[in-house]
Amino acid sequence: MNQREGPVTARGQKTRQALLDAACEEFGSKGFYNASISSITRRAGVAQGTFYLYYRSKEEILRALVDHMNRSMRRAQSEAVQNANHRVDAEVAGLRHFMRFALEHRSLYRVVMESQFVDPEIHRSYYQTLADRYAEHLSKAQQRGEIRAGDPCAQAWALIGVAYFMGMRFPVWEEREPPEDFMATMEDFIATALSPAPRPDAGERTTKGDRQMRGSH
Amino acid sequence: MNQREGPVTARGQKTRQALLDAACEEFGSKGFYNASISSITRRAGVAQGTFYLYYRSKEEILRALVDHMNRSMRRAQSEAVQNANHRVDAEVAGLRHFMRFALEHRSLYRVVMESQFVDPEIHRSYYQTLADRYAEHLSKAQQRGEIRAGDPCAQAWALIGVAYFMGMRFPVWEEREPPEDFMATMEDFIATALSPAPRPDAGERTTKGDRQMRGSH
Amino acid sequence: MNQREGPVTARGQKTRQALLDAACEEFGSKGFYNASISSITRRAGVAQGTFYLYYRSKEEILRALVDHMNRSMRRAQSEAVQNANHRVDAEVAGLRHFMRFALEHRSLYRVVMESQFVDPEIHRSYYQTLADRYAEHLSKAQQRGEIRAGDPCAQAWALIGVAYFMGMRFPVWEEREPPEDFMATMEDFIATALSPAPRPDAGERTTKGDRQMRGSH
Amino acid sequence: MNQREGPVTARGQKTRQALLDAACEEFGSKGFYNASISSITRRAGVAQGTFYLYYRSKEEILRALVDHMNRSMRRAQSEAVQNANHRVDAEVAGLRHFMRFALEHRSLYRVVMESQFVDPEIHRSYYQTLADRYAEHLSKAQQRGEIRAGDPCAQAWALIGVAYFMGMRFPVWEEREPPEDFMATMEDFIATALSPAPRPDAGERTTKGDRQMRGSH
DNA sequence: CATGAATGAGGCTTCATTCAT
DNA sequence: GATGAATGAAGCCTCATTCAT
Repeated sequence: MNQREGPVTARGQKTRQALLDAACEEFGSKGFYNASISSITRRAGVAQGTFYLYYRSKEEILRALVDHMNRSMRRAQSEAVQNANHRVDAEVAGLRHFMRFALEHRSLYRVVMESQFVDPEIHRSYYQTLADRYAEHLSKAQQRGEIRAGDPCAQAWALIGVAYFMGMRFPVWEEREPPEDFMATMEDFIATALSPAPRPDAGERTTKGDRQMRGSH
Repeated sequence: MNQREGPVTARGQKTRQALLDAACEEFGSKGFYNASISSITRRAGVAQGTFYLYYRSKEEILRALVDHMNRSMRRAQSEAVQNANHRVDAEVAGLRHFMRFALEHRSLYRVVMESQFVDPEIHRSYYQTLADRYAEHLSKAQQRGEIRAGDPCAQAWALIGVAYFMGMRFPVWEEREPPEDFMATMEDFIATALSPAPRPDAGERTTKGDRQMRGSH
Repeated sequence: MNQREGPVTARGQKTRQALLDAACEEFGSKGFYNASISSITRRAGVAQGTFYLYYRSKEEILRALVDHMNRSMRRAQSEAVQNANHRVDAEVAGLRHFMRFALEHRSLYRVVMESQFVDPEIHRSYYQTLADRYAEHLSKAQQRGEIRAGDPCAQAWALIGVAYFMGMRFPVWEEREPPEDFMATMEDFIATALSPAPRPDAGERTTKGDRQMRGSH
Repeated sequence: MNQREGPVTARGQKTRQALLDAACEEFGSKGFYNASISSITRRAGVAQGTFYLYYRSKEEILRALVDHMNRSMRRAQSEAVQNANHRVDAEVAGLRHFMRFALEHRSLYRVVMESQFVDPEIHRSYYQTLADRYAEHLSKAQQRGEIRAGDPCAQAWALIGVAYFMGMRFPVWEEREPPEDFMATMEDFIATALSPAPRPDAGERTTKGDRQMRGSH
């Protein structure tokens, strides 16, 4: 993403990585705006000026972090899901796996969330990319009849929303994974939400009007 | 919430409100950290020092705003839902209504989201309160058999997560309500997720194992 | 001292006095620069604006306080000393009495000390007045042969210096009177310092040279 | 004294010293509270931010100044006194020397005096240290019979009080040394106060009671 | 490749003082 | 005679960034 080249030797790579890690800790614990470059370089064990050999600005290293999260998540999620033969299972497995990932990368996850208030564009693009990938999978799954009909983007968005909040509630706030029964309901929630409607000939209710009638008996 | 008393005359009340509105605009458009008190008071048409007659600090006015959102939302949502006779309908109506609310109070909504990175405790308590209220409704609805069994807290979190993301995607990012078909899928998503499982004698699949088997045929 | 007239009714007098007392407490406890008018008026139980009906500025009320100390001290000291028939006794009694006075009016005493760093002129004039009065007494006492020859101003200054430091050490720092044996040595110190030299025919040493000789035996 | 490390190169040392000197001038002329960091850095010829590389706050540089005075005084006084063979001579020489020192370091001396109203603890500890050292010398001198019996602390305190006031009157207020006859009386004052009582067999009065009797004849 | 001293803009906050009621 | 809301100047301090070594 138009990133400064900077030193490229092995030593240089190590410094760059040290800065990235340090920034992750620093942003994650203090928040972007309360973090300071001097504290980052202190954590990384380099001089202040060194920072600018590798990153053009405080915001650029944030972008690098979001980028990093993007790649990590993609890899991690695709691994987590590779054994699922059914999209619903994949989503369920994905949610559970995400909880572990978010816990392990709490700081990084927090940074991504905060990026919305620093560089909305990058945050937006992060989630858009994520949603698009989701949507594509969902779309194909719909064609296979594995999941319920409907706008795949909306479904993707909904799934991400659920995961987002879970990630905030447990890994970030409480620094632990959700309790098992909580998790079970969550999985049931999304599994149910995605599961295909019974065939129309079954005479089942599916509309709002239907439900309202029933409610007014 | 431990708020500075400050001036109490009618004139004072007006000034206090002007500051609150101005802060909402300012935080909403620039973000908390890029907002400045001087800009807030300029918007409000008062001198800088006047700010501190009403709010002890930049953070305190943020808290006042989140508090304000809390009360507004509560009132707005209960109105929106009062005609629903069924919990599922209430949630669906609530979601749709929230989209309108979030659009109209974009700035305020953004402020609440950002509060996580300023004063995590207040943000956390905001959503905890919300989730608790949700959970209570859901719990009762479960007893009435209106919605699916499961941990009501988990369900509440899931619903909030969905709404949260929708609110970010459309009102905040695109400054419009979601398109109708998007909205429809969303409603279907949560309605399905909440709807009670068919009675067991129907021989329907409800378990993960079941699904997996089916997926591997 | 060119003091603002302000309201002069009985009620007005009470308010003026309340402000003066409040300022004394406030300055005494926080120091002049850390004291605030708003805190003074709060202590006095009046509105902020009221302050300026009685005193033109923060510095003016300080001047009023130093003035007040001046009058109080003068009265108190002359009472304390009126029974002494010998100047040395008067000074000794005066020192002891001053310790009690300083303890009782700790705040006021501190304010006078601090005034040097607010309005050097008033502080200087306070001590000059004091020293002049002292010097006059000492001068007469010298003529009566009660005390040692020498520049009475220098003697006055020395005596004040001793009292000043004692007042700082015990009443202000430790909020108590000096212990008795400490006090006794102090009294012996000034009594000795002031007592007349033996008559010259006694052949006693009185000069530095003399002492040095003795030192170099 | 828990001082910020700050830059440590030769250049850094120079900057640190420049700031210290500038602060001394600034505090000395305007007083601590009317002094401003920006004025100090202007005097020192550096940018405002540079100040905080060396001193954590306005108060810390004050502490550094008092500390500096402490060391300077100690060195200067011990030099001034090293030729005295008799404690009384040492005190007399010390007083005279202090007048020169106070004149030359007027600003620094004023700063030390004002420190009482900024950070009472440091001021107190400054004078306590001074008094303790004095007291020790006096105590030994008493054992050698060079000076009068009595609580050495009280004597020390008295001597410091005298010097303190002299230092204020002439070097600080009038920016000159005391006139010679003034000085002479002063020296006589302390020399007399410290000189041992004549041996009892001489029949001289030494008690208060004695004096009182004599006064009432 | 790295250092670290220096910069200076900019923000929050306090508070003496004024003034309309 | 008193009120108290409003003012706005001024100061401390932080920190991203630059630059000479």
